[in-house]
Amino acid sequence: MDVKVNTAGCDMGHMRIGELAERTGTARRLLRYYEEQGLIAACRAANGYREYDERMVDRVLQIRGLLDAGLPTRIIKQILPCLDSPRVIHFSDATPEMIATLEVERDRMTQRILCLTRNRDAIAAYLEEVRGDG
Amino acid sequence: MDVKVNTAGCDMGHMRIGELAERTGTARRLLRYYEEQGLIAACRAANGYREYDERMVDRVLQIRGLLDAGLPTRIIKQILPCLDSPRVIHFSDATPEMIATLEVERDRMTQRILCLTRNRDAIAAYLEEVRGDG
DNA sequence: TCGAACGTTCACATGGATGTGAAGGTCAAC
DNA sequence: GTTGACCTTCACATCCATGTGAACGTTCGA
Repeated sequence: MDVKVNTAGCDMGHMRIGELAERTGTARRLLRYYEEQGLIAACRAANGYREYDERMVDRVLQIRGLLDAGLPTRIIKQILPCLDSPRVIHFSDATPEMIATLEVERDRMTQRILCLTRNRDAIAAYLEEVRGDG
Repeated sequence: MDVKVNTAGCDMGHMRIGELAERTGTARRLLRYYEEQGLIAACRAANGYREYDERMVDRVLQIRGLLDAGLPTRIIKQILPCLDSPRVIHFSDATPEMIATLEVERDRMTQRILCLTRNRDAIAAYLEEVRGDG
């Protein structure tokens, strides 16, 4: 039985950090930083180079989205496992503290969405007015 | 004709920084910081104390919301004038660069809203699953 | 009139996400 | 076998929102 995939994303693709950086629009430096923070993992080739598989692209994009949404890495680290697909695997992670964290974060995100929406709509309305009779 | 309100929020209320801090849940230090960054203004009493009127409470809350939504102060500073009510006063500010900035920012906010919504929904879905058969 | 609670400015510290550069190893191509 | 593009680690720099504290003036009530 041959190994195909593991959480580090080894053994399948042979994407190195440069390609991942390019495909995600993320500086190499940051990919290493995310790894250091435990958000992503990479296994190493014989020469020490990091190797990633395809799935990492989406994962990095998701991380960037969450960072951009204002979540700190330590929170992202906590919630990422729950967002993985297939999701079924990860039920074991669902400790009560974890669930509490998720609920808090979900509500914070909802608040943020409301605030952002409100303000964006205000900006949009302003722009329409200006375009109208500016 | 007596002066009632100006952009600095003078002459009406006699709220000082401590009360504003308490009512907005914002550290005094930060209120001074926002002033330093040009997000809010205050006029001074004879003794040098900052004075604010009621409107500042909402304004500060709005600023905090935007900060929390991930906008940096320098952007907030640009978009705040457009969000003031009554809005009509501010048409003079509508330079082309300003409009461009606003359009960019509006679109960025829309992106953020989408990303946030997607991730929040994923979290919510996970929570539902866990609550269901965890 | 004294002290507590508030205000002021100045200035340095911190933490998180990044930028940047040095010093060096690996590898493919010419 | 040397060049150039890639990788490695290490480490210091930057930006921004905050924390914190010193040193000092003001207000107010006991």
